[in-house]
Amino acid sequence: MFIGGIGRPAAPMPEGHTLHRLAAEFTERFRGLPTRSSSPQGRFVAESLLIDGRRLDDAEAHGKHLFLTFGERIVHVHLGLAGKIGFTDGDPPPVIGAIRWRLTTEAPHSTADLRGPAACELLTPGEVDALTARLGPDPLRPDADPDAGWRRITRSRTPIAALLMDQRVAAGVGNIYRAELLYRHRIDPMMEGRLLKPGEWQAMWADLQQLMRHGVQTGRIDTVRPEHEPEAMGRPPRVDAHGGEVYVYRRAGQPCLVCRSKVRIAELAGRNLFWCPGCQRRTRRRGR
DNA sequence: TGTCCATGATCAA
DNA sequence: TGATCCTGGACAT
Repeated sequence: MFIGGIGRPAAPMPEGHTLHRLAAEFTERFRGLPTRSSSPQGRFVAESLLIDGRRLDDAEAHGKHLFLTFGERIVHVHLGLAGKIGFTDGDPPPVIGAIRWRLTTEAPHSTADLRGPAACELLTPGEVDALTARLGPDPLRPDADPDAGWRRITRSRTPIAALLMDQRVAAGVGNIYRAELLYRHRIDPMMEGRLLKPGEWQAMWADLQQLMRHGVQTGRIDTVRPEHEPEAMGRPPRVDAHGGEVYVYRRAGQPCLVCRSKVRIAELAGRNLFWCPGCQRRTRRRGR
């Protein structure tokens, strides 16, 4: 256990804010510089060779997808559940473990090592357009149109908790943000999407933007309001690898910070869902 | 040393 | 809905 920020940084949390942070770091380290590209693991070799020696023109994120542009060739990365990207200054570190793709600048060296991604592939600009067209609005992007998400929510009988995990509704939202967002807005996760009011979605969207921007700045998902922070409540800070201060995510069985009800957990569409039955009462699905 | 689980998503049925 | 993929950390044995 690392305490007080000593030791390795917390593991990346691949919700949307993580990818935006990574895009910024690629930009800072590599943009405009000639790079060397390799695939030590051997699963991206041919594609990697086409990149080798080129300059990085642009790095950007859309939802949980990362796009690195080298002229007309674009590397698309999706970290999935297990993917990680580690950056190193100085000499490239020895290759240990399964590195799918390594990108390095000339001296002074800067290296990015990608492991365990769900996707690492070379796309054309047209293919990138097709991919992003399938994504909903990303709260971290200035071009995002929350109405596109709303149109899917308002006509759906699917539980709002499941809709929030749908990348066509809000690209970049993952299991932590969805649980915390529903908590902050006191919404029963099983409420049908069509029962959400327009004003509620507006408020949730604005909140998501704020929470995720904080995530980009800090690399953490912190969702508790000032009055519920550890210092304000006189409680110990959260010290697990996930790092952030949250209301319900992975707090099953513990008392709600606000009403003391036991935080609940259930499986929904194959993912763990956390919520407070005391605070989140708006509005249970009819017939239950 | 082995098993399970995770901040994700796709595919087949 | 269930199986599957990826890696690594936590935990059990």
